[in-house]
Amino acid sequence: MKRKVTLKQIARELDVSISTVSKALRNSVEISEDTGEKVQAFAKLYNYRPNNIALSLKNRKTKTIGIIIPEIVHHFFSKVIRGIELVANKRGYNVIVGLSNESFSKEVINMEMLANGSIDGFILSVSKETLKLQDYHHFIETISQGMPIVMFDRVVNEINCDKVIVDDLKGSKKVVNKLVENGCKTIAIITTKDYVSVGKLRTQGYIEALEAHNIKPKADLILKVDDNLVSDEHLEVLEQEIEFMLTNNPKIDGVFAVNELYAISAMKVAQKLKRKIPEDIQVVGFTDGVLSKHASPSLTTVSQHAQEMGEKAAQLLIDNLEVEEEEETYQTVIIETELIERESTK
Amino acid sequence: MKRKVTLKQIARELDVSISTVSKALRNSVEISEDTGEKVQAFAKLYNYRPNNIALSLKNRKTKTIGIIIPEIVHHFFSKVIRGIELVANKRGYNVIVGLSNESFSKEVINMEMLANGSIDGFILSVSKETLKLQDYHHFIETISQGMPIVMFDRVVNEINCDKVIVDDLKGSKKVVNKLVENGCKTIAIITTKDYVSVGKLRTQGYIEALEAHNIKPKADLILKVDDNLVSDEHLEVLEQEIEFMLTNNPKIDGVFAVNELYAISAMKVAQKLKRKIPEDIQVVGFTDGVLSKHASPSLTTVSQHAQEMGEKAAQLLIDNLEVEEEEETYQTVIIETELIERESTK
DNA sequence: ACAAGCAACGCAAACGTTTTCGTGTTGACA
DNA sequence: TGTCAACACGAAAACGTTTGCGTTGCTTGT
Repeated sequence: MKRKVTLKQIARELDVSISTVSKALRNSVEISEDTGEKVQAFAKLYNYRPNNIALSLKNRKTKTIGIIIPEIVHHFFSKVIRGIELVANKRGYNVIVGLSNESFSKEVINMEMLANGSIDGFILSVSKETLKLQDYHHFIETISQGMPIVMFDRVVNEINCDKVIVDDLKGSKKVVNKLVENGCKTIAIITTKDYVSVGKLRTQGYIEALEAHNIKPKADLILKVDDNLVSDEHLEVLEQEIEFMLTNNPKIDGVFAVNELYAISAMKVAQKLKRKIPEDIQVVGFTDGVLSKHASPSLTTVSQHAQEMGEKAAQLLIDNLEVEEEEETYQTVIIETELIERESTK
Repeated sequence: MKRKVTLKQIARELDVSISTVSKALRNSVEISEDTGEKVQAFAKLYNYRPNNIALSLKNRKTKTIGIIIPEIVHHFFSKVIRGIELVANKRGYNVIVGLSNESFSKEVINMEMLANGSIDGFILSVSKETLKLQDYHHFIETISQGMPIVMFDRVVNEINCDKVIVDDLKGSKKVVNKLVENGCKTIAIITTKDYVSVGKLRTQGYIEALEAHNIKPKADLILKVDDNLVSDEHLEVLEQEIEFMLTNNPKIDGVFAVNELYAISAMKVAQKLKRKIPEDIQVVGFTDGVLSKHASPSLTTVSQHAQEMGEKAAQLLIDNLEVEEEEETYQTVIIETELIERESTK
């Protein structure tokens, strides 16, 4: 087992100084052609590669960006990661991921673990628990130490940093408009509790769009599901709640679900109740994942362009990292949504 | 913006030496109670945290493990990552991910990028292109430099390292046995080309299981799909091929698909051909993802226990990293598969 | 009173780089 | 022959830690 070769070893072997080797490898003019070639040849022979850690220490930058997300087994988040990795790699950066698992303390611990020199900046999506507790000290502290943060999707307005979000409001309106266009008279929404910012915004978009069409939103048609229902175990409870709403409001002919799982569940319940999709009920989801595409009928849904979000977030962060003067001006990039029409709508 | 405080700054501020500060913080007996408390208080006040990079350089270990996978937008792989991250975090390690995107060169580049000191060891699943080219020099080189590798799922036998695999052969036999038990007489398989090791093994298991039941495997019933068809664009081609097989072999009453997408496609085609599932045709997949659970009918499938694979891989790697004597003995851990019965079988 | 011993601290090396500056050797030129 | 520039290279600091060992100053015992 041959350990990695260092400058020192090359220097000793060739009977020159470390600095000479270093300069020779970087083609410094200070080095004679003779020694230059000798060193280069030797280095190539022993497959010399500079030690990243030493470089990081010296340059005080790691060329690594940290990602903190609530969950990785999730189409949206993994697609964002793919986007981040894509541009990060292209620009010579590595990506290190931490999972908060929607937990506040894991989010804090993970950030502290990475903030001590391991990375140059964060890209993150805030965990639900953090949103609920509204405790943002770890973000504030990180930023105040000079480490930039880019938030995506689930952001917190109080924090001053770059953000990449989807236009949830507009996206929701597109959905409602589409359903109204398609002749729906009674449109229900299946959404989350309000502290999840995106859920709140989508609900708001739904309400505003209805009002724009002179339809009065009815509380009966707004189903706010408890969050832990997203986890698969509570699927039955979710379906029961949906069934309750559908049977109690038989006139519902359009359903807007703020995520894929809710939409799929809605379709399942509707089919169980012998309502035909899209003839009797039209269903639209949010987030374009595998489920939407391969469900039967396939689901009309709002694409958030997750990969693009990741790419944009990485661009923002790296641009910020590589600019000389620290400008204290942050931007919020809005990624346009797109309504992908499939079989669950007319 | 207050930069991160270092030992040197504390030392200067308190008018003691750097070593005194360091020792005080580590509760060395060499330090008087007095200075000890003073330093600790100051450190806490300024929220001192040792710089990870400096520690890595000194200790020559980074407490970080590198993951290289072909694709992250994939239920199986993301679940493996979750497993890795779980035990890695528990044992004080971070996780840095690189995506090969099924490309040989990206796999090589990513590994080289990480191998220069950034990580202590690799956990990886080999890209398809690498398997096809059979060029394993980057693995060999990495290992020979003393950096341990754990391969999972898509492994290469020629390389001597720890491995975590699923018992594809046995898993496939379970499927065929189940279908035979359920009364199937003509069982088809939808699989990949042979160079994908897992595809090959599953095909082999299918054949062996059939023969064990005195059923002669027929070439007509073995559909080897070209790999790029897994990408969603070529979905139609995939469905055409399946339809071709199903119509040309109307007696098919059982289908074994080696991945989720193939299984879903098979169900879609079957339903289009007016065959009832599971009455006319029973379908079983491999890999327990979201699609299987939420398809209609929901899909009977073989669970690979992806998260467990990740956990096991991380354990192997970290155990290897933290053992004193480098033993040159590698193990291959086999994760048991489990047949999850749902609505697509009787 | 003086050596020994101990408590408390500082020095310096080490990890692997890069880079600034200093230094020695040449050669040319006056 | 003496001066100076150019050339080629080495020494050392720096990044932030940890740690073995040397060095103080003081207390203790005889």
